[in-house]
Amino acid sequence: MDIEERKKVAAFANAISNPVRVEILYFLANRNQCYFGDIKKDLPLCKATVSQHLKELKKVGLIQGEIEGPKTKYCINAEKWNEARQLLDEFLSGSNNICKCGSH
Amino acid sequence: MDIEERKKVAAFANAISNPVRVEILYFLANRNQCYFGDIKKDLPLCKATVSQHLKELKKVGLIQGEIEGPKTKYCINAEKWNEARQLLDEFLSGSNNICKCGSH
DNA sequence: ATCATTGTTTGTATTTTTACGAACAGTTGC
DNA sequence: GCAACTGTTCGTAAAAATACAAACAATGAT
Repeated sequence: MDIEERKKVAAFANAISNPVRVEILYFLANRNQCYFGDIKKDLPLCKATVSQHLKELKKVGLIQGEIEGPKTKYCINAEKWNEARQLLDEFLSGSNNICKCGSH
Repeated sequence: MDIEERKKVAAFANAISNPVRVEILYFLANRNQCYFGDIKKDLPLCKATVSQHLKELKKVGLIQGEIEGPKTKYCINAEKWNEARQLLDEFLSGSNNICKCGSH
């Protein structure tokens, strides 16, 4: 795994590093489509903050949004989602080392 | 996956969310033991900053350190490492949804 | 056209993260 | 003891992340 891939690992992990965003992703992963309002209802935060988190998830590509009438429909971007899964798995598969330190 | 596990997902992801920490983990994952000085040599940062990152990785349990003479030996904590791997994989396995949004 | 509904964007305050130098602490060798 | 080496901790500055209210924009209904 080269340096560029490792940077992607950090970027994907960064998207998942916030409990709110984990909740959003979990929510989206368990329905195949939903509106902003549904996501917002699930969270104890104001709409601006929710929108901000969604924007960040969109930025790394893990989700995508589509304007539908007056509402916005969000869902997981399967392609990026799988890329993240594969990258993180590859990264975390990288250690078959037996630890030589004490304090177990 | 319950809320507590999802919080752990966020916590592990948070440890991996920084490029420097990814480099440290990658470095450690590819040797089975090494000293603070070796890690520091690999990074363009002052020792205080490196120490800080190591402290954070130790806090979530992904690595462990052991004082050995005047040096400190660090290595991956295999148990936590595997827990992180399993949790993240489970989380990212959670979406078999076909996206219903456009803009592909 | 006007109004209510749905989200986004902007401005801002607070907190957290990241990085550094300096001070400190422990170990080894003289 | 004292000096050299290895890391950690402390204090602090700068940047980024998080959250909110208010303003804004777009659509749909009346």
